[in-house]
Amino acid sequence: MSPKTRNVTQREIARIAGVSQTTVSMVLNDRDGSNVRIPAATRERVKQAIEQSTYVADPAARRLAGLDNQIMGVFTYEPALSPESMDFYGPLLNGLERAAEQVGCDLLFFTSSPVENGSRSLFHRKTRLRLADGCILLGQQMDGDDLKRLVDERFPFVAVGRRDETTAKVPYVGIDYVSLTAELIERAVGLGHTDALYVHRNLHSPAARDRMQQIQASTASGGLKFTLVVAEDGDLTGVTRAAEQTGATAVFTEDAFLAEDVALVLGNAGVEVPSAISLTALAEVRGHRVHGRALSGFQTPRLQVAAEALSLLQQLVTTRAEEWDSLDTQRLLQGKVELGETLVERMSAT
Amino acid sequence: MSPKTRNVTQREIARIAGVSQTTVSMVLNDRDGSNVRIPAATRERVKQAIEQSTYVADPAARRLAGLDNQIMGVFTYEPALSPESMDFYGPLLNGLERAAEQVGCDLLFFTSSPVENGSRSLFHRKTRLRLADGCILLGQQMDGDDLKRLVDERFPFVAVGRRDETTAKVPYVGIDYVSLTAELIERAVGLGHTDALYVHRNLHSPAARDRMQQIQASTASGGLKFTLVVAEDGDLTGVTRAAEQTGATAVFTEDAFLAEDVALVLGNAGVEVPSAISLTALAEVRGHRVHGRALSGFQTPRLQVAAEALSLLQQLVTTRAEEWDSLDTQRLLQGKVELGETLVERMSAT
DNA sequence: GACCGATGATAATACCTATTATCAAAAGTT
DNA sequence: AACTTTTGATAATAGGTATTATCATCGGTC
Repeated sequence: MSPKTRNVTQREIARIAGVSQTTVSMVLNDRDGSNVRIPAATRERVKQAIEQSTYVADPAARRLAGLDNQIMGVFTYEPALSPESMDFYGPLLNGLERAAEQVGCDLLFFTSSPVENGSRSLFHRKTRLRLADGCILLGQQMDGDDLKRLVDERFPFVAVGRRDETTAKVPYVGIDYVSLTAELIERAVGLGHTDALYVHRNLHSPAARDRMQQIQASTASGGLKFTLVVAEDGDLTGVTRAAEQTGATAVFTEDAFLAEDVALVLGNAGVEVPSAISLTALAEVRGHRVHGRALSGFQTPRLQVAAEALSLLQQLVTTRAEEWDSLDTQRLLQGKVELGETLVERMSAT
Repeated sequence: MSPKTRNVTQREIARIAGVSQTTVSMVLNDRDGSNVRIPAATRERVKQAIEQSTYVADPAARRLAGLDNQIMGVFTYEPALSPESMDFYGPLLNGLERAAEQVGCDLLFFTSSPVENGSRSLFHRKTRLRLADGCILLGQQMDGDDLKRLVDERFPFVAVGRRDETTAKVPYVGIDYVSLTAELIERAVGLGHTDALYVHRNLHSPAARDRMQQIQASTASGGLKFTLVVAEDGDLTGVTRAAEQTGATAVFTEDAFLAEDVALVLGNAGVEVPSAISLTALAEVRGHRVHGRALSGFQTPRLQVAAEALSLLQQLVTTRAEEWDSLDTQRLLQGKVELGETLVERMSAT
């Protein structure tokens, strides 16, 4: 049990200033109306007493009284602060921290959530979710049930990454992968490519679907013709074979790491990247290089995504739930195509 | 204002199970004694009702009632999640996250603290400090007044990094830089060095003092003779000059970045590292290389430091303040010397 | 001088959980 | 039968803040 050192309370201030606890509360919140009036003199006296003391409002009591606390929860479906996840979470967390400092709110990381069948669960018997005014959800693999329950309970939250649950309108801030993917395919066509591979992880997130959809749309409309290759457990043996069979001159991958792996496999098979086969990731590529060349792909504004998510969350928190519909709660931010050096003109001859 | 969606409370459960709120609380906490007794039948009925519902205890109410909540505060004197600070904070945060997950507690980052004259302030009018059971303090430049006030108020906290305030006994978990520094100097002596430079940032943290003390002890006792060089605002012009004047054959620096900078400056002046001058950092060197060689220095167990800090904090939280004295609240962990490749045998001739 | 509006301040209450004190009924004792 | 003990459960309260309802007083008005 916590030792409980007694702290300065409004009651204490009231005693010193010779007023009631109610008056102290009123002064602190600058309340003044027809029903409650406090003359400047009294007001000043109370403020003095507060100034002299080390009084700070007890957040728990505020919360219990139904007020906001400027505390935002952060829930990640995987550990967020490990070196491995830094590549993905790093910019997001950085953006969150900066935005939080800006608007003056604290961040409560729900690190305690027990891991059940692979991913953390948001709702459990001892969840401290309610201590936060709202919550940011991060992670590749969100749980649809969690999202639905949050919506049902009218708990303010924002998912990072596009969501398309049909059971509930989930607030999110994501990146527009559709137009980015389309644009990169366009570029490849412009560079003379006609056949390509798409190496993916067979994920089911909306962002993954977005990319896949564009891939298939391109194939169907006679743009760039794609052949799909699933990378299972890092097994990329299929890539070389598929490239030979289809005569593909470009490989698109779902993320930058996959691209690096593919480059390795192709290199081992004697296929040079990018002179023989172009390589492009449909994801953030900053800092990724293959054979010393900057990888082609996207630049995604993840810092802004985080900031925007926190901003939206604050809007939700300060808006009555009935009026949430009038807010723009589903936002897509535009990224930029990073040309890089691994998507190049198609070899002239075969 | 927060929308305040009504949640399932003990009262609600009580109504369903046809008992009083008190009984529900008793069942939840497995209370049973001479004063309060609940037969298995009733107990079961209540548990059923809870199981059926989505009840979770309101952490704010728990807190207000003086109970612990398994929430630990994390306070950093500088932004912790930015790419620049990751080198220092990264392993600590990673260790914290892992330990927190282990013991089942959440982490509240006080990102809101306004920046006053350079560093964040822990105590301000709207601090949410009290929401946490205890607090971990991170940062190079801690504020002595903050520490004193925490001790005075009997608020459970642990500083990461050795502290030596005389005004209060500050609980900390740090790394033993004294013996590490001594050992590295010993090595240098063993490799034939007699004169060296110590390039430092003129910091005043206890860890900085520890190193400096060993430097001076060595000089005084006729071991390795050091000349001090202060690196101000990255101005390292003094290093080359000092090396020439003193005939130093080894340079020690306060941290790895400083070592990299020194290597650059020496290189520009035509002095080869390490063949002409050995280079050693009195700090963590993992991942740092100069001229392709692994930098000599320390390996510090920062993951363990974080885990140990959280563990100590939990002990403090669960122990009555009067008995804190009986705990081992000041802990130093041992690091390892990383020989590296930049501290080498002294040139035979001059 | 009786009524009225305005003024300054407070008592009471809600929020939710944990604990302490209290109570009614049943069971056991002499 | 009168008394005590045990059993099962609850009322009351603390904890700190914000809000609503209430109250006492004063100055003015006819």
